[in-house]
Amino acid sequence: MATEHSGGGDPVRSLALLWRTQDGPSSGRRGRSDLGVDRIVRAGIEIADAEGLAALSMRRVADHLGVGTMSLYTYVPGKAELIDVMLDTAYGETARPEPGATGWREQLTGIARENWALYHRHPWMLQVATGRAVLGPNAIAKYDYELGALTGLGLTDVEVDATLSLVLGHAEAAARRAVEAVQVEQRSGMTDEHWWRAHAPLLGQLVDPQRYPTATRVGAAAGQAHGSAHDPEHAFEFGLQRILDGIEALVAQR
Amino acid sequence: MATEHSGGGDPVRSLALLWRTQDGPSSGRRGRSDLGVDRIVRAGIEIADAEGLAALSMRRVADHLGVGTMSLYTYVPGKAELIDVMLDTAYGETARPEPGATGWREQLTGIARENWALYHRHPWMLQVATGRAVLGPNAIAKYDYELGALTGLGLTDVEVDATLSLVLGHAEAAARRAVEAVQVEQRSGMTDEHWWRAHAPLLGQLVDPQRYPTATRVGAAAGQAHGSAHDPEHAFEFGLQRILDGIEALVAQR
DNA sequence: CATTCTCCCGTACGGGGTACGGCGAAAGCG
DNA sequence: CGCTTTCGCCGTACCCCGTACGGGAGAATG
Repeated sequence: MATEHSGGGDPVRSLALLWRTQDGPSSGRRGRSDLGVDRIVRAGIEIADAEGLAALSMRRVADHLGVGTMSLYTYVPGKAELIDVMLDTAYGETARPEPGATGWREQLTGIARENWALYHRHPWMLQVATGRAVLGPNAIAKYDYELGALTGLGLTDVEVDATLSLVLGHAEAAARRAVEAVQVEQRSGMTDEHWWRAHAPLLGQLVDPQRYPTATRVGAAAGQAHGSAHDPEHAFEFGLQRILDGIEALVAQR
Repeated sequence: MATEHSGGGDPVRSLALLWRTQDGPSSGRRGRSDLGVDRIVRAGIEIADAEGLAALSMRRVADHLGVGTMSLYTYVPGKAELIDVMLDTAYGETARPEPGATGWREQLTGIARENWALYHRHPWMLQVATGRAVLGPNAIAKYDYELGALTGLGLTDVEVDATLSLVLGHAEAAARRAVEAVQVEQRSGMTDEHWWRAHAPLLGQLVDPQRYPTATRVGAAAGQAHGSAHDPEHAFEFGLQRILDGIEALVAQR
C-alpha cells in the first residue's frame, strides 16, 4: 500500500477535532457505549503500533472497540482525520526537559534522540505523508520547545528553522532505515545475516567484483563491522555528530 | 494507504527478475501481444509518475497495456516484485559523470543534487519501504559510483559508508518534504499561502502566542521569507552545506 | 405516555491483490 | 499435413478496503 495522507477533509472540522473544541457527541448527554474520539484514537494507535499502519482499518478499530464500523464516523470524519489525531497524540509523548544550563549541542542531541525514540515506539508515523503540518496542540508545543534549543545563538529566525529541520530530518531518515530493517526481519522471518548468507552466492555470480570494487569492499566492511548489512543506530549517531559539527561551524561564524 | 513494501517473495525469483537472467517467456518463442517485463515496468513507472503510487494497481497497469490483469502475473510474481524492478530501473537514470579533478565536496554536492532530482522525477520512490536494499544492477552501480567520491580521504570503509548514508539520507528527507508539499497542493487544489490564509484566523483563536512565542515568531519569519510555510529547496541546500562542513571537520581530523 | 433527538450500525458500492483453472494458438514432431 | 504438447493469456471469484446512505433504537424532554 502506498503512504497514507493526512488532512484533505474540512479544515475547520479537523482543527476542532485536534483541539477537542465543540461539545461533540456524548459529552455527558447519552450514548450507550462510552465511545468517543479519545478511545478511538487510542485503539488506532494500539493497532498501528502492534501491527503496522497497513493493519489499521476502520473495521479493525471498530472490532477492537466492540462497536460497529460505521459508528466511528459519528466521532471522526474519516480515516485521514483519525490519523491526524493519532499523530498529534504521539507528538504529545515526547519528553521536554528543562534545558537548565546545558549547551545547545547537548540539547539538540537530546531532541534528536527523543525523536528517534518516538519513531521507534510508533513506526507507523513514518508512513504518513503529512504534507501540511498537523496543527494540533501537541505538535505546536513540541515545535516551540525544540526551537528553544537554537535561540540566542545569533542565528536568524530562518536559519533556526532550517537548522531544526535538518536535525529532525536526520532523525527521521535514520529512524526510517532502522525501523524498516526491523520490519523486514519480522515480515520475512529472516535475520539480516541469514538473508545475506542465503543470497551471497547467487549475488556473487551476478555482480562482477572487478567492475564494482569499491561497492563490494565497502559493503563487506560495513557488514563485517556491524554484524549485518547496516547498523542503523551507529549511522544515526555518526550522522548526528557530523551535523552538529556543521552547525557549530555556522554558529562560530556568527 | 500505507507504504508499499519491497521484496517478500522468493528472492531467487526476484534476483532473476532484476538481472533479467533466465530465458523467460516470449524469448523469441511466441506470445500474441509483445508483453514482457520491460513493457510492464515502463507502464508501471509511467502510471506512478503521473498519478502517484496509490494509483498503481495491477488492473491499471494491465489496462494501460491493453491486456488482461492476470496476464501480468506471467512475467512478474506480484506487485512487490514489480515495484522492485521499477526502483532499480529508476536508479539507472542517475547521471554519473567522471569526477575529473573536482574535489570530494563538489562530487558529494553533485550526488546529493542528483538524488534530489531523481526523487522529484519519481516521487513514488519515497513511498516504497525497501528495508533490504534492492540488489539490482543499477542500484549496485549507483552505490559503487557514489562511494567513489569518498575514497582516498583517509576515512575507514565504515566511515565512508556512514558518510554516504548521511548525505543520501538528507537528500531523501529533504526531497520527501518537497514532494509532499507539491502533492498536497495538487490534492487540495490550494496553494500553501492560500491554505494558511484560510486557517490563520481559526488557529489564532486556538493557540496562545504568549505560551508559544518562539513557534509563532519563527514560523511567521520562515513563512514570510519563502512566501510559504517552508521553502524545501532552500532547506535542502542549507542542510547540505552544514553536512558537508561537518564531513570536512572529520576529514581534516584524519 | 408521546415526541424528538441523536447515537448507532447493516447494507451496499466500487476499488484493491491474486489463486485457480480453462482456452486457444503456436511449436515441435512424425 | 495433422496430431500432440506446450504455454501465453485471462475470466471468475474470494477476501480485503473506505465510506455513503438510511433505517432503527433508546434516552431525554414535555
